[in-house]
Parts: sequence; structure tokens; C-alpha cells
Amino acid sequence: MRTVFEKTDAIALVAEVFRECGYEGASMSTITTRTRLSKGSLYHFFPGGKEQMAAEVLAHVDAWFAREIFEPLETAEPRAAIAQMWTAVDEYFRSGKRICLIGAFALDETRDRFAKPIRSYFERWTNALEAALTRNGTPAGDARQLAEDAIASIQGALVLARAMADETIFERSLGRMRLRLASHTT
Amino acid sequence: MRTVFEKTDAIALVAEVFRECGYEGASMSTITTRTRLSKGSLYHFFPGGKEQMAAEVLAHVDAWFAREIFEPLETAEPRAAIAQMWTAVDEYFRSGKRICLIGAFALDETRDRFAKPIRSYFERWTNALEAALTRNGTPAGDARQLAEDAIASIQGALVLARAMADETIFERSLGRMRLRLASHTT
DNA sequence: GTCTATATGGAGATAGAC
DNA sequence: GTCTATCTCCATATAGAC
Repeated sequence: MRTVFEKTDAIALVAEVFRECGYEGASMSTITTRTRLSKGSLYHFFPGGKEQMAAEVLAHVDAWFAREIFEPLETAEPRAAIAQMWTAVDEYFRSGKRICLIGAFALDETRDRFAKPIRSYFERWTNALEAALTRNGTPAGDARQLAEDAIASIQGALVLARAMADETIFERSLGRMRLRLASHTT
Repeated sequence: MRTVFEKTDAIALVAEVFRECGYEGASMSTITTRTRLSKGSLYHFFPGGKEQMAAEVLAHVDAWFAREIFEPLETAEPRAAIAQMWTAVDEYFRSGKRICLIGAFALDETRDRFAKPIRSYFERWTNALEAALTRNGTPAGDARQLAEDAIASIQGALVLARAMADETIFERSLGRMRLRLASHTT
């Protein structure tokens, strides 16, 4: 039974496997099952094997965030861009049921393999949020710290939500952070 | 060459391997190398193999936190206990160079294998911090949220610090959170 | 309680038919 | 571009000598 017809479709499915299992925990047979593609097909799409898959998955995730979050923060009207960020984050992580693959990769040795894309994802996000806050009137010193706090809060809330198996944690954490950002930008 | 003489010593070394590589990424041969124990010795200490090792490592980490952080928060004078928490956290995670093994396990499928200890670690920490804040005069509604925020901030800061390979992030994040807790407990 | 040697399965990866 | 068959290697785990 063929289910996936294009590489792009495969990437989205592979991304979910890496997200759920981690880089080391995601085996070729799991990926085979979940994509309904044979190893032959997978290696046709990704001659570099698992490492190439992960690299393309990271690029795919980064592209989504760039489009939905980073670019608005960098160029759009700051208040609207920040509101859009919270909407996009909530949608993307599905109330904490989904984790941040790039954050998870950062925690173990996988980070060394993909250091550059991992680093640039978080740096661009932090810089973009800082810039939006600054454009919106937040004092320069506060803006950097608030940006770091917001992104760390998101990552930490994902850990807690999964650890306690409680979705409400993510929602509540997001709500608080949203208010803190807003209260510093008036 | 024998280096490890007691199981306790082995557990601490094994913990570092899991911390650096994750559960799936930590192979028996890595563990063999790092503990300088042969597979025979390791299986003598841990007949249940890798899964038992991880379970004992989780218990070991939990015991450290219970002694240094949870029990003081639960029973000691709250202001001193909170101060002790920040000291212990900073020492334990070594400015973000070390990650939280229990938090990392929570992010992938490893969580399902060790759901109970992972959950109880974070629940006890959150409850203990909430209780200390309450005893110290923080309004009940705020205490819960501040406790969740503080623990999520720590976890998130560890992710960011590693992702950006920047130790200062962890220190700064800890400093901000410490101030936020203090400002709500006066 | 430590070790070496070994069993067995599944890992990532390749070849080549269709 | 998809598949099956196959390769090699390393994973976890065991047996049994010392």
C-alpha cells in the first residue's frame, strides 16, 4: 500500500517519529512503518540515511517557524507579531502534547551532530522576539531578558507538561508568559 | 584496572552517561568504557540490564533532590529553604553544563517506560516549592503558578543553554527567577 | 565480584529486480 | 520510484572460567 507520494509528505511523517522517539530512539524500521515506505524508498529520498533525514526534518521545522513566527517578529507590526507568535506556538505544540524536536535534540549528544541548525533556530527566535519587543517600546535591557524568558518558558513548559502528563500546564504557562510580555510593552 | 568498587559509585558514573546520551543513546559499551567495568560486572550489579540501571539512576537523582531541595522546602524555614534551592540547583546543573536527566527522559518515549518516577519527581518539587511559598506568605493562587514557573524556567534554561552553547543563559535565567520568587514573598 | 567469550537479534545501509 | 533480499556491524544479554 502506497501512502506517501512526495518527499515533503515523508519529511512531515519522519519528523513526528523523531519528535516522539528522539534521534537515537527513532529506528529505520519505525520510520518505515510510520511512513509506509520501504527502506528502499527512504534511501532513495534520503541517500544519507538517518542523519540526512534528521537534517531535513530540522530544516523543515525551522522553515515553519521562520514563516509563521520569526519573519513576522522581524518585520511586521510588533504587537500583532507577538500575538501571532503565541497563537502559532499554541497551535504548533498542541497544548503541550507535541514537544519541540529541536529543543529535545539539544539535550543529548545529538546536539553535537546538528549544532548549527539547533543554535541558529534558538538564536533567531530570541533575536527576533527581542527586536519586536524593542520596536514596541520595551527598554533595551528588558527586551533581551524577556525574550530569553519567554522562549525558555515555552521549552520548560513542554518538559513539565509531558513529565506530569498534564496538558493544562502548557496552556497556563503560555498564558502567564503572554501577560508578562504584554505588561512590559505598554 | 579496577576503578569502581561499589555499586553506588557505578550508579553515579552510569547517570552521567544517560545524562549525556539519553536512554536510547547510552549503549552498554559506552557504559562499560565510562565505568571501567566489564559487561559481566555491570550485569552482576544490574541483572535487569539497561532498564534497571536507568531505574536506579532515576532513584539516585531523586534521592539527591529530595535531600537537598524537597525536604528543606517541605519542612524548613521557607525563606532559607528557597535560598538553599537556588544554591543546590546552580551547583547541581553546573551553570547549565549538565542537563536534567529526568527532564530529558520526559521528552521522548522513554517517559512511558519510567512514567511514575518522572512524574513524582516533578510533582514533589512543584508541591514542595508551592508549600514553601505559601508558608512564606505568598497568596495561595500565586504560589502554585510561581512554583510551576520556577521549575519550568529551570528546565527551559537548560535547553536554551545547551542549544546556544552559552553558559551565561542559565545563570541569568536563574537570577531572574530568583528575583521573581523573592518579590512575591515579601 | 570480576572477567572473556559468545549467542542472538535488530540496527543502519546496499543491491538490484521490477 | 518502489520493492525484497541481503550484508555487516553493533546492540543487549548470557555463560561460565577465575
